[in-house]
Amino acid sequence: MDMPTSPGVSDNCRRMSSVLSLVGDKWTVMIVMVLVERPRRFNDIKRTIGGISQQMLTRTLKALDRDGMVSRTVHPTVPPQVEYALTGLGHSLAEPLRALGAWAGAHLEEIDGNRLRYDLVRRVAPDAGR
Amino acid sequence: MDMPTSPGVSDNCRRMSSVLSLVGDKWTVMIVMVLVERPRRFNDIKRTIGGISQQMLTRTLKALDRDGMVSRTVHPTVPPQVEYALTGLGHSLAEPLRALGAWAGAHLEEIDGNRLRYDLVRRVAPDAGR
DNA sequence: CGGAATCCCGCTGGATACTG
DNA sequence: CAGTATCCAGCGGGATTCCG
Repeated sequence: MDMPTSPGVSDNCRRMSSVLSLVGDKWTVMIVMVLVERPRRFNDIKRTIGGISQQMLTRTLKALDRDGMVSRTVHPTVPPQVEYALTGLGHSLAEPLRALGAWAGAHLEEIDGNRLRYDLVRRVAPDAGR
Repeated sequence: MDMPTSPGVSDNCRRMSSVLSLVGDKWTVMIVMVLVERPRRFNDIKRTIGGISQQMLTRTLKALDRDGMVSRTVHPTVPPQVEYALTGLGHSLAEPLRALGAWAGAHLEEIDGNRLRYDLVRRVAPDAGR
């Protein structure tokens, strides 16, 4: 039986697990969002993100380079300068990422309220006798 | 046309970190993608995802319930039946998530190729005589 | 069947120090 | 400035067991 509109739940699962190994990493997403504007140098990225250790920055950038998401350009100057830029692939990822960010901005407050309410209800107990 | 002042770099970062605490969890995304089709019961979800421990399923579902992303309906039958369904909020998240999944489907092979190429270059590079 | 509690291992990822 | 190497704490998350 052909499923035109619902092409397989478990199929989507596999696909999602793949993409999650990418975007599941918070630093990956951060870096992509930072570089989507313009290319930046190592410490520039580090400062902009603020809160990332240089080890994680190195690791993540290397992974992104490996995936072909960012390009790494070394300028053989006296103090070595390395510039990172999003590739076309990287930019293409930035789009759905931005959609996710937009969703977050639109619903984070609502979620926060939900959590508060949920916690209140559970704290004060279901209150059987009222 | 984007915002002229582009104030959103570090601003986006904060937003992203928020959303990442949600979707950064692979199981959260999985469950949402599974429930986007139709409501399901506990073990139904577990079987469909396949590979999730019941502990993580319980945890994640509770978190999603707390966030107001899924509704939890207990049917007081003899063997207790609990049905989980996406709320409107949950469905709204599913959309950007699906966009991400679509991106993955479109680019995963490309990424895989990039990785292979990258690894080849790095492997053989240092010293081929060994 | 749905869920809670316990145990425990492995990886993530931060801090630090060293190199080119 | 850019990058590597080491150490190590935290917790994510799996397996198992028990309860309603």
